[in-house]
Amino acid sequence: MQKTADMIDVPPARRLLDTASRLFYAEGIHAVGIDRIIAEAGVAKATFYKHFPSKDDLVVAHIEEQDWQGRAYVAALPARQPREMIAAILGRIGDAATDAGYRGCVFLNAAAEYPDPDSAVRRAVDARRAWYRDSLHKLCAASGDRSPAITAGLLVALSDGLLEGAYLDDPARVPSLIEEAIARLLPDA
Amino acid sequence: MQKTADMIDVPPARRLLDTASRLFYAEGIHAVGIDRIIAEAGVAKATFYKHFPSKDDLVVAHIEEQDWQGRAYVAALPARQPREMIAAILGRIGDAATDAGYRGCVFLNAAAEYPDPDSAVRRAVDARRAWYRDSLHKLCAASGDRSPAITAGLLVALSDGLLEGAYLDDPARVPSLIEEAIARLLPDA
DNA sequence: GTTGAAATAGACAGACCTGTCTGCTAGCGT
DNA sequence: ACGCTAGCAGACAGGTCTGTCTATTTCAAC
Repeated sequence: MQKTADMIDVPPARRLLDTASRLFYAEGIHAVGIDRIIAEAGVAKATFYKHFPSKDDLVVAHIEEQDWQGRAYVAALPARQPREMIAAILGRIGDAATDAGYRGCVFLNAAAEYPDPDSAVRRAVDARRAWYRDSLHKLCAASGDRSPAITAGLLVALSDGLLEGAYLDDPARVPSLIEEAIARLLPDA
Repeated sequence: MQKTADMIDVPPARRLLDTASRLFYAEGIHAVGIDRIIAEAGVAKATFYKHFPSKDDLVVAHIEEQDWQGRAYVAALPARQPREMIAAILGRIGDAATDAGYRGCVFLNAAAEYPDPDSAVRRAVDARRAWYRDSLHKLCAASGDRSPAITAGLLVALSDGLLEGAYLDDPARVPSLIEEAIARLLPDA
């Protein structure tokens, strides 16, 4: 692929990561080869292997960037009551679900392709999940929930399930399910 | 691989499907090649392509068999109150989660590797999900739930999420989460 | 200008992929 | 005894995969 106008002055590592994220997400990680990524990014193979020692390093960078974006979203939320914070975090699922090109959770999809729990990819996914669970746990505890670990566990499961449902079933149903889930799962509505 | 004693008189198609199911589930579908499957099943390549016109046909057969086993489990449940039936169906998730070698939901993992919603694999996954949702919907309606579609949607999401959580987080937590989910999601406990 | 770093194109190796094909063997019904 | 079917073994074609390598070009700093 020729470099297009919007690629000008964008460094190769950035172009590679953007292209890889798009292709990995849309088509699956194993299904997308290095040749394809460098062609669409307009980067030479040697340049790729200079910035990323192996394909797995690129995959990990992709996962970590997605993780970072999610954390940034939560960090940027205005301070509100814990319950509203939880609603805002889960509400992002509804937003993602109704996006065009939505193809499920980046982390769940990646984990499905990496069976080895000790692999770098799975470690990156684990880190994300630990952060997400912990964030919800803290909010549940702050809201006065007497069993914040269990409630957080249910919210994590709900999040995962709704992300999958938005991919495989009807995305339009997701926002109302989120609303209803919060009403039923969080105590003393 | 040599045929082992337990393979004697097991027809090739059966050995192929058993071997493929085991490998696909444990290592991922794209990650396992035909050569490996026929070697471990002790079947010649020509015999494989006689029984399954392509690898995708084998994948679909694998998905459909897993689907069939789940349906058989539900069909064999003794008739009880709807609420108990729901508990039994979700309870199977807890059983699976604590199995050695558990690696997540067969259908979710497969869907992650097949982006094209019109592919035969995705259609097989869709059929499974439609059956599962419908089964829960009927039970919710029979239990007197005033919004059975929403409750069923939440139960499907919970199921998916707990299956993923059992794979990626702590399987030991799953059974108690199932119990708690039923208590909070089903009305008039 | 010159030097050096960074990026380019693209060949190459070695492995693996799906799917086809040829030839051989073993067993079974008639 | 004969033919037929099913299965076995393995070569082969054509493609793709990751990762390495050579050789060239661009460009900025000095």
